[in-house]
Amino acid sequence: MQTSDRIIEAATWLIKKNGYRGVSTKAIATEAKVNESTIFRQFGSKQGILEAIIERHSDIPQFEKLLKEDATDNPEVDLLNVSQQYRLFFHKNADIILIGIRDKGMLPELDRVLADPPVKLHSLLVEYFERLQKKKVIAIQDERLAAMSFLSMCYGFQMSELIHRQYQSQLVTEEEFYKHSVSLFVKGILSHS
Amino acid sequence: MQTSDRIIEAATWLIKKNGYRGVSTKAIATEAKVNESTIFRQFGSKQGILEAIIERHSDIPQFEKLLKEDATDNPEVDLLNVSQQYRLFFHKNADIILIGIRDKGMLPELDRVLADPPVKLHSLLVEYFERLQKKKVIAIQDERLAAMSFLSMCYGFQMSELIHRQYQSQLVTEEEFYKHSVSLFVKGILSHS
DNA sequence: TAGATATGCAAGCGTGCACTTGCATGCATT
DNA sequence: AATGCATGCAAGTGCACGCTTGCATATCTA
Repeated sequence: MQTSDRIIEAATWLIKKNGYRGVSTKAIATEAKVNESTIFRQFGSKQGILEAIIERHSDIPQFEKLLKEDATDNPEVDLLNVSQQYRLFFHKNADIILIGIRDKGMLPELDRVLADPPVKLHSLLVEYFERLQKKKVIAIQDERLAAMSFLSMCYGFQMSELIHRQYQSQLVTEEEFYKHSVSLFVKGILSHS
Repeated sequence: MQTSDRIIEAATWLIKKNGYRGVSTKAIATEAKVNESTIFRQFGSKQGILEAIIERHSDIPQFEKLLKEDATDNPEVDLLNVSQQYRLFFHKNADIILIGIRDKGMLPELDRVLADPPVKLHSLLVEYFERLQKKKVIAIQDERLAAMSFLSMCYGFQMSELIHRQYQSQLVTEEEFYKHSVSLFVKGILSHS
């Protein structure tokens, strides 16, 4: 069905731009080149569109594999892989992340979907760092803090790209940022105080 | 005048929670224990309250001093100072930062106020790192990228505290995070390739 | 004490919004 | 050709919202 696709696409674009409450069903209909009543026949309510948007985008990243089975235990390699995956996650879900931030509290489920990946990744990183310390690959240190530093770095870069894209973004490209940041971070966790 | 204070306080709290469009003037009046008409007599319009909120909170941080006159050129010391200042900036402006993110595009002025500090701080850090490289305090490297890494780390930590406070926050305290992150970062920029 | 100022109260105005409904039309399957 | 289904169209409903107004009351100042 092509109609509901157009509606979802139009709604996503408009809500991302103006926020859920800043967009009327009439505006969505016009943007989708569809009659307003069609929206309600398809989705039941305005909230129904939002739910459809989220459902369509639900795509949780799998960091487990990268940090367990596939791990090389060379932190520079593994962390670069993680950062790439994280970056991909932000790109794929840019729309609902922005919507989730703007219209926080609108859909509790959405809040969770956005809050969980960082928490999950943090605990995986902690395990990973613990293992590398036991294997004496990296220096002894507080894994919780190291994981948080790395995570904040990635999260911060992606968020500032998402939120302030029109102002910044040209300062540094994603590739060079991660290449440099990972290697800098690895130097930090290698060296003994 | 105590009345307008109560109105601003109530509006800030409600808008932060539900977004500008998610709050009615009636709700603000009730929360402030004030008659709705009083709001319009004081601020003219709903938008007027928002402007008053921003005006009251305008407080731009001064990083120049920390990285120029007051700089010790010991990166661990200077960067810790910067991070403290950045952290303070987020605490003082938590309300309007959250509002600015939720209701982006509502007030162009607000967008600027929030986007400028990171950009400014980035260019100051670039200058700072250039100087330390010339003085051979730190290793030769791309200052743009180093500055971006540091900035993203701070920005990411503060943003995730602001946005996901109810889910995370207890993982790591601010003090230990910055102490650890700065020292880790400094190790990274000290060591040669 | 007299007047100005700030606020409360109640009623209301116009508008935009989410959502509904009844009917007509096109399109595809059988 | 007949049937069902998705959609368009137009009109409308009820409600919440931003905002106004006229009047009464309280508080403060000259």
